[in-house]
Amino acid sequence: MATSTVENYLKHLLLLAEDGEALVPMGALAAALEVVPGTATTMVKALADSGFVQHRPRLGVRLTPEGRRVALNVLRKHRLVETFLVHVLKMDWAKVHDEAEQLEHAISDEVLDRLDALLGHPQTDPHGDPIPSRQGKLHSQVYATLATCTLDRSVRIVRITDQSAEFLRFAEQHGLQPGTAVRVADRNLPAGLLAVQKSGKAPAVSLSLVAAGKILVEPAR
Amino acid sequence: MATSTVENYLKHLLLLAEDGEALVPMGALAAALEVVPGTATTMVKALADSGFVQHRPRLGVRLTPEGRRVALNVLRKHRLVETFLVHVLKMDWAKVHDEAEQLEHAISDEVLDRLDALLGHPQTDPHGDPIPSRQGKLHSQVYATLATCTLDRSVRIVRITDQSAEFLRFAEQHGLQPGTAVRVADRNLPAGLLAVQKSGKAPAVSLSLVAAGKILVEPAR
DNA sequence: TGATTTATTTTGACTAATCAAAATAGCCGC
DNA sequence: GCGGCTATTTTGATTAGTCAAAATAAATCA
Ligand SMILES: [Mn+2]
Ligand SMILES: [Mn+2]
Ligand SMILES: [Mn+2]
Ligand SMILES: [Mn+2]
Repeated sequence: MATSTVENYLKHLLLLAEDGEALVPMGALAAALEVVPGTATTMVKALADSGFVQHRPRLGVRLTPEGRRVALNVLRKHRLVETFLVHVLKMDWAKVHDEAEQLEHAISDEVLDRLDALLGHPQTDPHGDPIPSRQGKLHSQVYATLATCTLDRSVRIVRITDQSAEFLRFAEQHGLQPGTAVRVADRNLPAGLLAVQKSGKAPAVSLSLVAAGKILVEPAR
Repeated sequence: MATSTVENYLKHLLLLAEDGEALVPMGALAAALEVVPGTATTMVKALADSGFVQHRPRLGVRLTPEGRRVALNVLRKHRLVETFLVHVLKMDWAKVHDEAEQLEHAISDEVLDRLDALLGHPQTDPHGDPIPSRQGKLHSQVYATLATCTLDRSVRIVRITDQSAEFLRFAEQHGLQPGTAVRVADRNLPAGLLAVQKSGKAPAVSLSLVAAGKILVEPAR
């Protein structure tokens, strides 16, 4: 069995690669795992020996099909656990990431399946992150963000791509959560600022472009 | 934070001591944890340095109040998780012990509290094992067993004290689960056998005395 | 091209947890 | 009261994962 350290390395490689073919630089992997680069190098060589990754010395590392399979299963556990914690246990969506970071290594595939059924086979977790299917399909669409979408057009928030508790709490405070319909009322490029208007007469929310870039949207139907 | 190894040592010491004052022999602890005795000795010395146990060399080991506090919290997690898995996820009661063995180290105190509330603050787990209270009270009553209770008297099963999947599956197959009313129709001491009769006209179940001793009962109200 | 900066890898050391096997202590019989 | 059995402890080695710091390779700049 893969240890939880191994699972974490593989999961982070999956998240850092996205497409799957790109080589992840050792430094990026080390930073994501909060270890020094030498540690990541050592570990990656062990992972390569186990057939989970391909290591191109000095260039980077990428998952093998087997490594990707394991990583997708861990990611599925992570996101289904987050969904369970928010929807069933009513936990704060800003706290569930840290919980899931542990639980993703402790639940069996059988518990995973039963959780999935209990939750009604959700497609995304509470932050809008797509949940890999049981068969290992991960459909991560490309979305516009509040920083790039059309001005004054009604859009629906679909995903928050920053897991940090501070950002999630901020977003919740202003009602910027997946499912919410909003529109960018004003964008001031030089100032790096924009104003988001929720439907109704709530006051507009002021956001930096960086923050707005973390909020993915799709055209409201 | 205590590692999951430390948590397992403390939990097993709690289960092996029961009353709390008895010294647990090193061999018993090693056997429970499935490690060689030398490993247990080494670990116990480390636990003593951390203040979790008191080690009387060559005599045995027992929990300190702090060790007991930690152990009760782990045991509470274990049994609440088992209850969740059976009652919410509808898992086989013979499988949940192994699942809980992992999950007991991965869930936070906040998740614990919310699980407890979701389940309606249960007093016992699916096997009838008492769940320690949030405050660390563990009321383990002394019960009669099917091997010792009055002959031909209606009793209610309250607890199965064998966690093994085989025994639990056997018990379930014959409807010998907590809550079920039964009566010992016949006991043959020389043969080491007894017959258990469920209410209704189901055929009597034949049990060895050893097996019967693992099924705790109380007088049916 | 040659020197400097930066990323990566290597080396040596450490911690937690484990086992195999040798040493030891305590008890038990006679 | 001495010899032997048994449980426990000690010793030496191993594995997984980590860091600090030195070595090296590659990229960038002069
Ligand atoms: Mn994790
Ligand atoms: Mn998420
Ligand atoms: Mn455990
Ligand atoms: Mn139980």
